[in-house]
Amino acid sequence: MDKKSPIEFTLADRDASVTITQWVYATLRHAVMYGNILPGRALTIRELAKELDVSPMPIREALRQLAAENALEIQGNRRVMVPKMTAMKFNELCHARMAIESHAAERALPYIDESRLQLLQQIDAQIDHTQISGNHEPISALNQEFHRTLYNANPHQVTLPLIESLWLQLGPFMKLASAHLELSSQVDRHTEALTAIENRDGFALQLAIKADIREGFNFASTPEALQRFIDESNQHG
Amino acid sequence: MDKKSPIEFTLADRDASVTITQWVYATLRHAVMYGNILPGRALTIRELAKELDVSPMPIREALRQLAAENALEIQGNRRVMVPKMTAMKFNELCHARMAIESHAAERALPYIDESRLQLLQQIDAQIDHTQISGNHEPISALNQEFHRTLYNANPHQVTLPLIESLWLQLGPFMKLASAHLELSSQVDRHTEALTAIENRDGFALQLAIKADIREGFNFASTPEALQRFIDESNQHG
DNA sequence: TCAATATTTTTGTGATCACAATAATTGCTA
DNA sequence: TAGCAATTATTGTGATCACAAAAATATTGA
Repeated sequence: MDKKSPIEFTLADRDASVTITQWVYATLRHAVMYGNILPGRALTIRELAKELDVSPMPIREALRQLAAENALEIQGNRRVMVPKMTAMKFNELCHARMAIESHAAERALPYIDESRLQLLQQIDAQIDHTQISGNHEPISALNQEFHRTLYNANPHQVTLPLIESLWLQLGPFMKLASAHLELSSQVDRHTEALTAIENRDGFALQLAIKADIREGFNFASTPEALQRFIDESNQHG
Repeated sequence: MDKKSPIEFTLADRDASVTITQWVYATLRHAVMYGNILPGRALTIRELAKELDVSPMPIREALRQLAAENALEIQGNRRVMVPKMTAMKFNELCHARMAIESHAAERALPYIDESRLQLLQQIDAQIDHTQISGNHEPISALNQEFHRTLYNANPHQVTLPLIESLWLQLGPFMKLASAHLELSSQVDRHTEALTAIENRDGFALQLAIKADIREGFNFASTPEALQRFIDESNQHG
């Protein structure tokens, strides 16, 4: 009866102060960010409404919001789906991350005080601790928290929403990647970043951030290998 | 009766293939981009619905979409408004534009062929021709078209939506700025960019783009002067 | 005269329905 | 049996309504 691949939703219970639309948005966003919806998967309003046990209206609003963030794609026929990845697009997203996040890090540096540095060190330690488990989602979430905490030190910061948009676009694919491939032996670039912060060295911080981002992506040795892997994963979906 | 400042909408007639929501979105977006809604102006669904002569539903969807792009701000009390500018935020937006757009330009360079170069030269000529009129909107629109045409040369381009988000955030303020201040004597950085493209010089292209962006913003000689001007314009709204 | 309270109005949210367009299915023909 | 046409089911869009929360206004007190 149901030919569509099921979606694993993490259903947090809804606080009374949060609107249904906001809750639906957070739920769908989480599913996209951590790759619980396969690329190419078509999403219909009524299906999601039944699945999340809400009326179609909040679904509509949340889908439109996510589409505006480039997390979802509205096709010509007005259908909504998780965008498919291509090798070239992946490459662009990776380089965009490096350019924007290194910039955000440098801009945040002057605002990082002792307490925030400790916070960053704490998150880094947590990542090391979790690394052993090998689960994609918690590691990815902690990694994001590290970057977010860094960029957010700048109280006038304007790039984080743009960065989150890039994360959302990479999310579904990274889940597939982490499932099919061994993570490359991680040199801990976060430590390098923390050292650069302590030294108030903006340039070194930029390099560390760029290296950190690049390392998350060099599981595919060559562009051709990457393309082969993408083709494979697109077939599965 | 009506205490709110009026909004000047440019009402294009709606093509049958375009949904009402899309048309409303385009109309509101245009108004924000070219500063026809004052920062701090509260927008209500019913007011806009009456103004644009549509039902509340398409307005809701368009507002949510624009809020997701950071063009509008949803406050805690669920009211929607055009965000107010601060000197620090303005500075951040300016530097974000320089970082992201110079990156986008460099990434586009390998894809710029002869026909696109001609297109860019054509737009540049149009800008020179329009410069005399002094009207904010057409110059700003042409300037955007120049940048868009440049970045879009890259067929795998992923940063333009992020760049447009920054433009949207600067739009309302730039209108105010252009109304109150003489535009600084423009050195034509577009010509420098075009020369860099002809020479296939990515670094020079980055410098030209950064200079072009910076020049649009250095009407306020000092940060303090900028802050004074912002405070003034916030009072008017 | 002005602050605090009570009332009225306006607002966003969410539910439901109608409708045209799209997609899926069925039935028919060669 | 495979390709095509007709039919049916499903979908997004947009309109309308009810309701509680919020804002604006009116009223009361000193």
